[in-house]
Amino acid sequence: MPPKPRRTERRSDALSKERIIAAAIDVLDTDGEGALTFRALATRLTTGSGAIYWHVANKDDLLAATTDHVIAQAMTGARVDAAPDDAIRAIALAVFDAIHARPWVGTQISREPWQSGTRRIFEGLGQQLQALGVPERAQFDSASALVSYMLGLAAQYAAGARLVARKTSRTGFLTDVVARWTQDEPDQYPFVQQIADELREHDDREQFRAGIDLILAGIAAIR
Amino acid sequence: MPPKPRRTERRSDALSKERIIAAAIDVLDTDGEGALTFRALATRLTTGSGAIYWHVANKDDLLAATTDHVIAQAMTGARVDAAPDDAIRAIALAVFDAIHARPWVGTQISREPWQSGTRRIFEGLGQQLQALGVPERAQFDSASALVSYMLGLAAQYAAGARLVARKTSRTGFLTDVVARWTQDEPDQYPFVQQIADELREHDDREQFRAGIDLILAGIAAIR
DNA sequence: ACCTGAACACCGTTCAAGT
DNA sequence: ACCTGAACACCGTTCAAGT
Repeated sequence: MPPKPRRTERRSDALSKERIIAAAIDVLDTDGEGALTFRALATRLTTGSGAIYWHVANKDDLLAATTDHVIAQAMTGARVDAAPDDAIRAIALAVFDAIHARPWVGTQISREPWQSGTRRIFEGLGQQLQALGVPERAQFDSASALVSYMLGLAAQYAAGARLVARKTSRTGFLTDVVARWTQDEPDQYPFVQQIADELREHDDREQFRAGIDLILAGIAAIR
Repeated sequence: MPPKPRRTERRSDALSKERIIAAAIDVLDTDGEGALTFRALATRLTTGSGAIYWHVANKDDLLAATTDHVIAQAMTGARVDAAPDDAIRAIALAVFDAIHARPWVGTQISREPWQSGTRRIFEGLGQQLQALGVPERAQFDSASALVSYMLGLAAQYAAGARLVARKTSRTGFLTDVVARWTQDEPDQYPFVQQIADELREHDDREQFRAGIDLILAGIAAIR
C-alpha cells in the first residue's frame, strides 16, 4: 500500500513560491526589469495573475525573495577559509560578480536594503572583521561602512546596466556620461575634466576592489 | 515708449521648468514620493497634465532636475574653506543633511546616480582630495570610493524613511528590522545578533561620519 | 509657441466565482 | 486549499485640437 501523500507533496506543475521565484528570475535575466509583471509571470507559469498572490504577498515581496535567493547563492560561493581580509575581499567580489551577472539585483538591493540579502552580507563581513581582530566597538561601524560602499556601487552598476540596455555598449554608456559631464561649464568642473579618461576607461571590478582595499586600510589604521 | 517685451519675458503665472521643479519639490516634501504624478502636478499648477511635457521630457527628467537642484543647494552650503579633510567631511555631511531633510533625494540619486548631482559631489570631493595631496593616480579611485559610500548610505536612509512613513517612528522601523533580522535562524547570524542593540539605537549621522573617517584613514594610509 | 484634456496602453491588486 | 480572470483604480505619455 503506497503511503498516503503528505500534505506538503504536490503535483510538479502546482504553483509554489519557489516556482514563482524561479520564473521571476528567468524573466528578469532574459527580458530585464521592465518585463517583470504579474501578467507576464502568469503567462509563463500558465496560470492566472491572481493565483500568484496566493503564494506571494505582492511585488515587493516577490522582488525581495528573488534578490535574497541570488545573494544567498553568491555568499555560499565566497571562499571564506582564507585570511580574514582576503575573505572580506572574496565576499565583496562574490556580491559584485552576482550583481554584474544580474544588474537587477543591484537595483533591488539598493532600493530595499533592509532585507535579508543585506543581512547575509552584513553577517559574512562581520564575522571576518571579528576574525581580523577589529575591536568590538568598531565592528558595527566597519561592517556598516563596507555594506554601504557595496550598496552604493551596486546602485551605480545597476543604473549603468539599465542605460547600456538602451545604448549600445558599456563603453558607449560611459562615453555618454563623460560627454554630459564634461561638455557644459567645463571650467566649473576641473577635477571631472581631469579624470574623464579614467572614468571612460576604468574597470568596474578593479575600482570596486580598490575601494574595498581603501576601507580595509582605514580599518587597519584605526585598529 | 516701453521697451518691447523680450522673448524671454513671461507672465508670472506662465509655466516654466523652474516652476514645475519647485512644484515637484513641494509635492515630494509635503506628500512623499508616491504622490508625485503628472496629474497632481498639473492640478497644483492649475494646468493640463500634457502641458508639463512642453517643459520637461518625462518623469525621469523631472526627477533628475529636482534632485540636481537640491544637491546643488547642499553643495553651496558646504564649508570648503577649511582643511581639505574637514572640507571633505563638510561636503559629505551637507549631502547627508540634505537627504535627511528630503529622503526622496536619496531614492533618486541612488536610482539614477549618473546625473549632475553626482557630478557636483564628485567634483567637490575631488578638488579636496587634490588639496589633501593624494597622488594623482589614486584620486579617481578615492573620490569614487567616497561617492559610492555616500550613495549607499543615501539608499539605506531613503529606504528607511519610506518604511518610517508606513510605521510609526524611526525607532519603530529599526526595531522592526532588528526583529526580522534576529528572529529566524538566530544561530546562523551571531554577528547580527551581537550588534542588534547598536543597530537599533545607533545615530545615522554619527555612523555616516565614522564611515567617512574610515575611508579618509584608508586614503591617508595609502598615500 | 504654448496649453488643454481626452484617449491609449499599460500597471498592481482585488475578489467573486469556480474546482 | 488553491486557482481563474474580469474588474478596479490607478499610472506615464501622446496628440489632435485649441489660443
